[in-house]
Amino acid sequence: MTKVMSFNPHDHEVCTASALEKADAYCQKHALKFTPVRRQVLEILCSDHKALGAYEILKRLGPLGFKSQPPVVYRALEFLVAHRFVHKIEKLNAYVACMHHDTSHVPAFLICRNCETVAEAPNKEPSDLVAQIAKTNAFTVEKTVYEAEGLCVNCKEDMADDAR
Amino acid sequence: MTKVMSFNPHDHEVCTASALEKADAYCQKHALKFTPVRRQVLEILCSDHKALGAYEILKRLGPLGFKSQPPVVYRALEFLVAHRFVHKIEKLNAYVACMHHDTSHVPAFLICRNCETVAEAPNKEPSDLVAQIAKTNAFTVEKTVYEAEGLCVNCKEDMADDAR
DNA sequence: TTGTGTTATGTTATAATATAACATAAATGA
DNA sequence: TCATTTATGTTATATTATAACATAACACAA
Repeated sequence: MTKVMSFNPHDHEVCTASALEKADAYCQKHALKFTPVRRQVLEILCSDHKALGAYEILKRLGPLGFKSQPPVVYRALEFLVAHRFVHKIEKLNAYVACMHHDTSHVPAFLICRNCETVAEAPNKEPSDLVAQIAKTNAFTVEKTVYEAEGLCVNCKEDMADDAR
Repeated sequence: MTKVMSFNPHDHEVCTASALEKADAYCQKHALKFTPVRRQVLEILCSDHKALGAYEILKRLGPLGFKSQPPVVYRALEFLVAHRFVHKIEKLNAYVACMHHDTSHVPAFLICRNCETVAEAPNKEPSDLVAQIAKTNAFTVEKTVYEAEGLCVNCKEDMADDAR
């Protein structure tokens, strides 16, 4: 079973560069316009494995010379979510860069309530149980939200240290 | 595999009465105060298997003689959610009455995007895959959100009819 | 290369969801 | 009875998201 990047030390520059590169390539291939705002929003979201709210992103766009009215960021997010470069974390009303854009996947997230890091689980299948219940009830599943909130290793260790 | 009530015809009076009765009993047993507002909010949510927004609930409280400022309903919802009489549907920022209060369960929902009916799946276990990923990453899961959006049988049939 | 449709952005205003902060009242229990 | 806690009342405001309409850039056929 794979370890997720988010909770483990890794060269983050690489992981940002790769996400942007992949988005570039994908947009080229599918004749999508990866405009400056869209690119910049994705870059901001890539800057850390945290979920950012729309208004936080908006704040960061300003200094970079972008116009900062809400629709600007919501439109960019709409594009990025539609093409799966970004996922919305419903529980937080916030957004994270997708870590598995190349592979088809059922998005599922582990959210640390302490450090707010969000890890996207490399989840290929929907939950058996829910899939079966949907089938029994002739319910057609179109989208799923799977979010688990809790404590990541690092925060657990920090808390143990503090207790001493 | 069980069929969920929500998408199937059933005596809804019974299902409301039973939910209220169970809540009554549970509160008595655990020395919780099932005050008039709390009861009324639960009753409103029981009135149908749909998720209602806080402000929709607020609107319905008014005519019943309750003071209708947002904190009133948010506090009642906080109580009801804390004690699991009600679940929040994060995807919709809305609330539904719990259908399985007596049995311990991992809440999971099927949400019809057409008729907005929400069915709570009788789901006992968290998803194997996510549980395993959490374990591998030493992540402690405290809460989970599982929401599947799609089309229920009834709406699918209606659409097929319309197409004729 | 000009016109025409389409897609993206700019801008103002406002809708919808949620909470902070402080006051009063009701219930609980030494 | 008094002190403490828990619940409710009330005002104001924070946060998240979208409607609606204007302009610009782009794509591509005539």
